[in-house]
Amino acid sequence: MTVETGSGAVDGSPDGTDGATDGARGADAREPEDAWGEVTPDAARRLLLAAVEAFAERGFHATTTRDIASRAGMSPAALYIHYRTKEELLYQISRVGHERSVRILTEANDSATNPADRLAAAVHAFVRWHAERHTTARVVQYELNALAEEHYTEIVALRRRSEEILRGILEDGVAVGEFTVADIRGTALAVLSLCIDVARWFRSGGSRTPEEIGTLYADLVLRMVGAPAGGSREGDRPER
Amino acid sequence: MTVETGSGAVDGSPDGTDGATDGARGADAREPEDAWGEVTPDAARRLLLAAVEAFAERGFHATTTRDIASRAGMSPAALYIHYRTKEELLYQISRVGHERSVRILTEANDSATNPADRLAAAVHAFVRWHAERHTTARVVQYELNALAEEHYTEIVALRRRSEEILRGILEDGVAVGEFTVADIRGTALAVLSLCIDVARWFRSGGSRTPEEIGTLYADLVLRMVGAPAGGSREGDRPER
DNA sequence: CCGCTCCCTAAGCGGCTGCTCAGCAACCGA
DNA sequence: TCGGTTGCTGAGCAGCCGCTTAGGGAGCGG
Repeated sequence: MTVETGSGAVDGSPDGTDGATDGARGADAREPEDAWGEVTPDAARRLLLAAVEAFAERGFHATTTRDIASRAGMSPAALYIHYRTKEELLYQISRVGHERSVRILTEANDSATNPADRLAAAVHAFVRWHAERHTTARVVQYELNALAEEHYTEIVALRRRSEEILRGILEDGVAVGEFTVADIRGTALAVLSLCIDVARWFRSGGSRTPEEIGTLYADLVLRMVGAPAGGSREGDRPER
Repeated sequence: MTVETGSGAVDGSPDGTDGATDGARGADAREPEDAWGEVTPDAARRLLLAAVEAFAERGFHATTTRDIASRAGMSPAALYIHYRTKEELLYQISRVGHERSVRILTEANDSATNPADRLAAAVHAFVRWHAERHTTARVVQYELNALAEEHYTEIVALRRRSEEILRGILEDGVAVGEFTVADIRGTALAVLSLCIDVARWFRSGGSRTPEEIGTLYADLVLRMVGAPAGGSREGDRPER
C-alpha cells in the first residue's frame, strides 16, 4: 500500500510520480468522494474508500472488517493484504485528512497579506472542504479517539498545527488593528470548532451548497473577530 | 426504572418537585456528574452514570455491557433488570439530556424581553451546560445515531425544538433592528453548532472555567448576529 | 413459620468479531 | 517451460459480544 502525501511518508515507498494519473489535483470532473487518487494499488484505494463510507455511517467500532471488504467487492481476508489492521485504515484516513486540512489552511494563509482576507480565505476553504468532503471529514474529525496511542499523538500534533495557523492570523489582525479580540486563544479555538462541526451536520441534499456555507461562515467569523465590515474583502467596498 | 423529567414523561411517574434537591442549579458542592438524582432505584442510577462515563470515553459501540456493569459494581446480568437493552441506556441518557437542553434554552429565552439579552442568556447557559456536563453532553450530542430508529426520531424532534427557539430569537432581533443577519436559518444553525461542539473539545483540567467560556461565547455570538456592542447586556456600558 | 417479591449473581448460549493461513490463479522475466 | 511474486479467496480460530436463564438470599406481611 502506498500513499503520497507530499510530506511524512510512513512506509518506505519511493516518492514516485504515480499520482500523475489524476493530474494537478484533478479538480475537473470531480467524483463525489475521490481525493484518494494517490493511493496506489487500486484495491487498497477501494478499501480506503469503503472504510471512509462505513466509518462515517456507523463509526469505527461499529464497522466490521467484513463490511469494509464487501463494500470494496472483496473477501474479508483481502483487507489484510493491504492493511495490517482495521485501525491502520483509520490511521491512513485520519493522517491524509489532517494533512490536507493543514495544507488548506496554510495555502489560504499565504494567499493574501492583510489578516482579514487571510482569515476569510482560511475559513471559506476550510468550511468548504468540510462540507464538500463531509463523509471523509466526519471520520477525520470525530473518530480520532479510536486511534492507537502513537497514531493519536501524531495526529494531535497536526491538529495543533491548524490551531497555530488560525491563532497566528488572529494575532496579526489584532496587532495591525484589523481585529478586536480580547481572548485570542479562546476565539481561535471557537472558530476552528465552528468550522469543524460543519462535517457533523452537513447533508448533501440540503438547501445550501458547500460554497454558500463557506461564504456564510467566512462572514460570521469576520464578525466574531470584530473585523470592520463583513464583506470588505472581495472588491473594496467599505461597507456591506 | 423511573425517571422524572419535568416534561414528556415516558413512563408513568408524577411530575414531582424532586428537582428541588439540587436547588437553584445546585452550584453549591456540585458532584462531577450527578444531575441524575431523579432516577429512582439506586442501582439503576449507578448504571446510568457508569454508562454515561463509558459512552463518553469510548463511544456507544465500543462500550460493553460488562464494562458498564463493572463500573457500577455489579454483575453483567444486573444491567438487564433495570434496562431491557444497552440501547435503552443510551436512549434514557439522550432523552433526559435533550430535555434539559430544551429547558435551558426555554428558560433563557423567557429571562428577558429584548432579543440581545435573550440570545446572550441562551448561549451563556447552553454553553455552560455543555462545558460543565461535558461528559454527559458528549454522549447526548455525539452518540445520537446509535439510537434505534424510533428513539432517534423522537430525539430529533427535541433537537428541532432547540433550533426553533434559537431561530425565534434571531428573527425577533432582526425584526426590532437589534441584529443584522442575512441568513437567519443558517446563522441559527451555526450558533447552535458552535455551542454544541464545546462538549467535544472541553476538558475539565483546562485553563478556562465553564462560566468563562459561556461569557466568551455569548460575546462571540452577539458579534455574529451584528448586535451593536459585545458587552452591552450586563450593566449598561456601551463599549468593551 | 410460610410464601412472596425484589435484586442480584453464576453460568452460559448463539453469534459475531478481528484476524490468520493454506492454497490458487494470473502474471512476470528468463 | 519454469520458478517466483502478487493479489486474492475459503475456511476457520480464539475470543468477546449482547443477552438469557436458573437460582439464591435478604426482606417482609401474615
